[in-house]
Amino acid sequence: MAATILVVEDEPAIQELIAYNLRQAGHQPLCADSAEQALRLVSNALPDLVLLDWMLPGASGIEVARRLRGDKRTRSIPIIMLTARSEEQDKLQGLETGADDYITKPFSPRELNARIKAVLRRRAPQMTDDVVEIGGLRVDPAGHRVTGNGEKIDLGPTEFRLLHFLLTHPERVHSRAQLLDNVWGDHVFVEERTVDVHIRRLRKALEAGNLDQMIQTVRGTGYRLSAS
Amino acid sequence: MAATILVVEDEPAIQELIAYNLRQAGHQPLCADSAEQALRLVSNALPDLVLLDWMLPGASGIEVARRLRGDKRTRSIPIIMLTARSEEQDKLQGLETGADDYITKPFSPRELNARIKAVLRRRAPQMTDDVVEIGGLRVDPAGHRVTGNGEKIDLGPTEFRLLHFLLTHPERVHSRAQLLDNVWGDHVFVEERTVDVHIRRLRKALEAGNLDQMIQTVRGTGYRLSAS
DNA sequence: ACCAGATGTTGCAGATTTGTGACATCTGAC
DNA sequence: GTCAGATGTCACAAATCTGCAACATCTGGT
Repeated sequence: MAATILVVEDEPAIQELIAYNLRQAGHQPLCADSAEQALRLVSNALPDLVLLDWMLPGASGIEVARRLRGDKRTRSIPIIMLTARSEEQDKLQGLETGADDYITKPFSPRELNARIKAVLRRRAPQMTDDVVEIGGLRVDPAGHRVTGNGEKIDLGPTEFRLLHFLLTHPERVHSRAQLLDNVWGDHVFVEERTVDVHIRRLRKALEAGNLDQMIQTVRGTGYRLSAS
Repeated sequence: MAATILVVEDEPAIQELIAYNLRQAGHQPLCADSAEQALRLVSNALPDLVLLDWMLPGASGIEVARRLRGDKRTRSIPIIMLTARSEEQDKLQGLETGADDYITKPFSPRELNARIKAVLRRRAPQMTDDVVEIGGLRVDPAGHRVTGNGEKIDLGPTEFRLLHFLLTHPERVHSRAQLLDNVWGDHVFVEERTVDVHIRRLRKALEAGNLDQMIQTVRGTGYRLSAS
């Protein structure tokens, strides 16, 4: 669960306090004390999560969030905003702008860690570049490679994303709508039956290693990837 | 845990915010911005839960709750009311009127989800995706799997829902009408005797592990699932 | 033992869901 | 512009689910 976490906070004391706690928890903090610096750091290397103070000088916390959400490259980075207790209003606006959660100052390290963990768990699974392997089926997102029992498997882009999603969420049924949301993306207008076709193509590609039976149909519900 | 959730809220921004979060959590939001629209939607199709703003124009939030509680068809739908921090009074009145819980604006997605889950678990256990196990019979809603003493059991969609409902409401008798309401859904016109047939199919599937005796007939009343 | 009502069991036709191949369109590389 | 690969959609076949009715069996009361 070691994550790179960008801390955007103008108050040096609080920034250092947070960084210390993150290091304690095994994370890798990156610190910025302004919106500009934050965006520069992000353009260099994508963090896994952003802790964003809402009350930066110039009220630019909101702007940072908006920019992160506006760019396709950074859209899916989870954001937790830090707010003072009095800024009740901002919470709504913040959540609206796309923050995943908020946390009210002052907060305990325990609380901070719990929220980080939860947000990462909710958002992360198929976002990481970790190699995933289940029952001889192996996907390497970084290298965009798939092998079945060591044999190379060729997949088209969509089949690749589909398999990757299924592998990172195994042993549970996904409806066609859920698959469309997670593999094709939100707000995409595509027939549900199209999922069937790509499942078919995926199974066909997996036939080589007799792994096609890992993709199971659950009649009336959807599809499931299972080790057995 | 995919539930249909009716959101009754006149403020468009908040309504959209809530809907977004519900979708994120895998639910299916239905939105209404007035008491009238809410009641109309409910008469169409029963939601699994209602998020109800207490301060609708005309203070009709209370009225909506009263109507929902007054109609037999909607009486058991869980209601969570949304209140502003200052409206302390209303909380009491709301809980009195039959709300299952309240949540104070502004609230975090985390908090909202936690409450929804808690209320659903209390009022409609079969809506959650928790694994249920009684006397060696085990149902995993997320994976859509059933095992009896470790052995895999195959069920059709209806038998699956039926067993899931019985497992989440064990040790009590359900009339055929209740089973039709809860497993088939209301607004469905089906002979009561059809329940018998599906009970039969369920028992047959459970015979493998000698678990069919867990489904018991209560003559003149209905059926019951018991640890035997 | 007999009866009436309740429940168990079965086969089936119609409805629904899914698998599959074919085809039209789109996209980016050259 | 052309081409190859990728993608979405459709139509038809195959698989399966469902509700029902008909008949069999059971239960409790008399």
